[in-house]
Amino acid sequence: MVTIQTENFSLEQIWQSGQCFRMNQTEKAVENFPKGQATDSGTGRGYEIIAGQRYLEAFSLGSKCMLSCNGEEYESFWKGYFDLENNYGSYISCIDPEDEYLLSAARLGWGIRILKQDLWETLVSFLISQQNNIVRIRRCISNICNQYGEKKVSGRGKEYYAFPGPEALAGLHEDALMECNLGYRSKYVVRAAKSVVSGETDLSRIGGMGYQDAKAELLKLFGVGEKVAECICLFALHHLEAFPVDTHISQALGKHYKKGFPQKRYQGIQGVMQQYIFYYELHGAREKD
DNA sequence: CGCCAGGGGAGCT
DNA sequence: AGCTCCCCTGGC
Repeated sequence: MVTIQTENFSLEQIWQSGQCFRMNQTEKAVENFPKGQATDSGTGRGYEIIAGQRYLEAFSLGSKCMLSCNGEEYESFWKGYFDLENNYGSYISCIDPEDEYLLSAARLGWGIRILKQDLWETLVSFLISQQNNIVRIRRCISNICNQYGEKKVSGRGKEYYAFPGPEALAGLHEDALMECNLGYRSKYVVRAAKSVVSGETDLSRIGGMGYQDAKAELLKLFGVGEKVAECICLFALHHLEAFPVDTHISQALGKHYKKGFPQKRYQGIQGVMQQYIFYYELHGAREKD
């Protein structure tokens, strides 16, 4: 068990930000944490997170957060996964003091982090995300993992399914994943798996590329367009200059940035701002048009 | 049952 | 760049 105390970190906000489709709120996790502490915080909630082969239970309590891993796992993996090395307060302080909208967005989403997720997993997740809603995306991914992922048991005895690697999906018929509820997106995922296994797409090479090159490489994949490529760059490769524009962001930009979003002012950290805006649009107070 | 939207993308012009 | 048309599932 590791207890961390970090500013600008909120599991709830990260969960709601929808970058990770294998993070869930859970009641069970609460039982695993010290009694008393778990219940007195109104915001206290447990989460379970599956990342690649790993499983983590996490519980936040005020400014503290408890993680069901040991110090070594925390230092070598989860610290980086949650991007706890970076100071998001400094990103927020970059915001134009005259930009009331963005200030409000950051005020609401103060605890969001840009996760550093596995590239393959993120690629598949966002291939599935197109023309799809978050609840169903979660179910799709859960189905794929249950069917094709390796069954594992956590140190605390919890069973879970790891995310299947590309080799586990490459042999499938293009429509095989319709059983997992992917619909027409099935062939995107299977083709991507084939491409990776054949060596046509080299994920580790893409992982070493800069933003522009990585994006260009991802765009070659069938089913990957502008928006999905940006999401992968941001949520897996941690290129913070990536700025995914989906329908929500597009609407928000039209409403609040008629002259366009000030990309130059936020050069290199646009992705962080995008997340504040996205979160604000989905979970913030709605205003009239 | 029909209709339509859900964090796009491909394939045209 | 801006259009169609496309695909599937779930909710109404």
